[in-house]
Amino acid sequence: MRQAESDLVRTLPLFKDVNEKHFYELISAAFLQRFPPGVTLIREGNLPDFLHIVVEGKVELFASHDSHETVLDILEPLTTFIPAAVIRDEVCLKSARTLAAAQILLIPAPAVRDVFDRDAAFARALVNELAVRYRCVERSLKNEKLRNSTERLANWLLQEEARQGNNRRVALDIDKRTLASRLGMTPENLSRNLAQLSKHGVSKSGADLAINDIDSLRKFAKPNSLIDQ
Amino acid sequence: MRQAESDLVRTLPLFKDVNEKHFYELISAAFLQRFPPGVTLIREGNLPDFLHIVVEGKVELFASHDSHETVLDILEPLTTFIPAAVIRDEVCLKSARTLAAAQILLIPAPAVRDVFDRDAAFARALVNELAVRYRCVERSLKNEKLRNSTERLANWLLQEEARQGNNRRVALDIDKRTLASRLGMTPENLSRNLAQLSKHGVSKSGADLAINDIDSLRKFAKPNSLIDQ
DNA sequence: CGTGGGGTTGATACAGTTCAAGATACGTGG
DNA sequence: CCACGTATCTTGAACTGTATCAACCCCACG
Repeated sequence: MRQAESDLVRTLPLFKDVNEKHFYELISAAFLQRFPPGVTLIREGNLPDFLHIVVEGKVELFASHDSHETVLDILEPLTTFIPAAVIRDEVCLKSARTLAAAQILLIPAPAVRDVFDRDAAFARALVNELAVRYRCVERSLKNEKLRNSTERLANWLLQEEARQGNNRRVALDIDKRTLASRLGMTPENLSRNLAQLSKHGVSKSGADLAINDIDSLRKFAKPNSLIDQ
Repeated sequence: MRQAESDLVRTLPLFKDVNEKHFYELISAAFLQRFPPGVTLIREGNLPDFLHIVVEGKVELFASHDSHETVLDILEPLTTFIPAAVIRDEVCLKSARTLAAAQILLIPAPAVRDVFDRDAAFARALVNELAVRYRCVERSLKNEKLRNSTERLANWLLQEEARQGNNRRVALDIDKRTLASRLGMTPENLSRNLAQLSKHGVSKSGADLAINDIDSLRKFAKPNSLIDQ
């Protein structure tokens, strides 16, 4: 890894307070690597070789069962993934693949466990990371169990609108089949649900969506800070 | 807390390797308390006052939204709950109530964060705990998204059968409305799904269930080590 | 012996999936 | 720059899964 890259990595929350020697130990064994879209990084059922961090691009977490596949989450920078499997050295429960071209930091799992045991600051940062990710999955489970598919879509729109700058527009930067799966519905249903939401002030304007009446959409979506965000 | 109790707590995985001074610090502020069934221990949206550990009995984790309620998990001894909220000092994302009479160890959140910062063994144990819980929620999410309600019930039966001693019987020790919600279905649907499973060798024998043809049930349920267990 | 809560059953309605066909967009090569 | 072929998305119709509402049953308990 080059100096500029290593300096960038040093600023990540996970490494900020780690002591110099331990940081070097982690980073000297690590790779910062670019991947084209569609590359499988992790396969569920395998033991994890690396702790992964999305530095750039998009990564999709997904899982398969009985010839069905579902998207569990879509990660953006700077998210850590499969921390639990790495720490416990147990098989990954989900697969990961790049959605867009991505840059991923790969830290060998043994180095992570090793430094984790000796560096309290790293341990704390990792716990924090783990806790954040844990709460994300909890929210997803609640989203699935407490809302129907149209409500999930409506709330996703509200979150995306905020994330993309509160300008009442949402660019669809992932393809619709992926989004549909992430939201727990079929692509056909996503189409129909979007059509449904025109009743609540959502319209298609070319490649992206416009929210013309955000109050109406909010009233329908019933956003909840204990599920969304 | 009495000496006998404190000795019991000392044997919990979370405290096993904590140094004596820190253990005392945690335990001297803690309560080991008995609760009757139906007592709400935690309300979602509140900041956590204590890290909880089920020492005896059953605790139900649930969440509400838009006048609907869903059971997220049912905890048995010796499970830690709301570790993520305690560590991050953020609002709880789920509520908890006793299902059966229960004994709960309550450790004040500030003490947990405090010792966590100074005791590496405790930090490691807590991370481990967090990682275990994290993986449970991941499994639940996959279960919800990749299976229909009859399959969820079938797999729950297989797991319970194993947990209750592999003797082809499953005692229903929680009421059916709670089980239904935990499995993501209505009580009516649980009834119908159970009836469905008679095709696969499941029968009711009084208060509990019998699995007469476990191979048939397995064939239908398609258990998956990356979802169940 | 009634009363009530939990459980079951039936009828119906709604949500969501599936399959098939059509529309639209997009990149490629002529 | 257009024509074509392929991807992706949309629409429609039929079907399956699940929820809802209402009636009924059953047993425990006063």
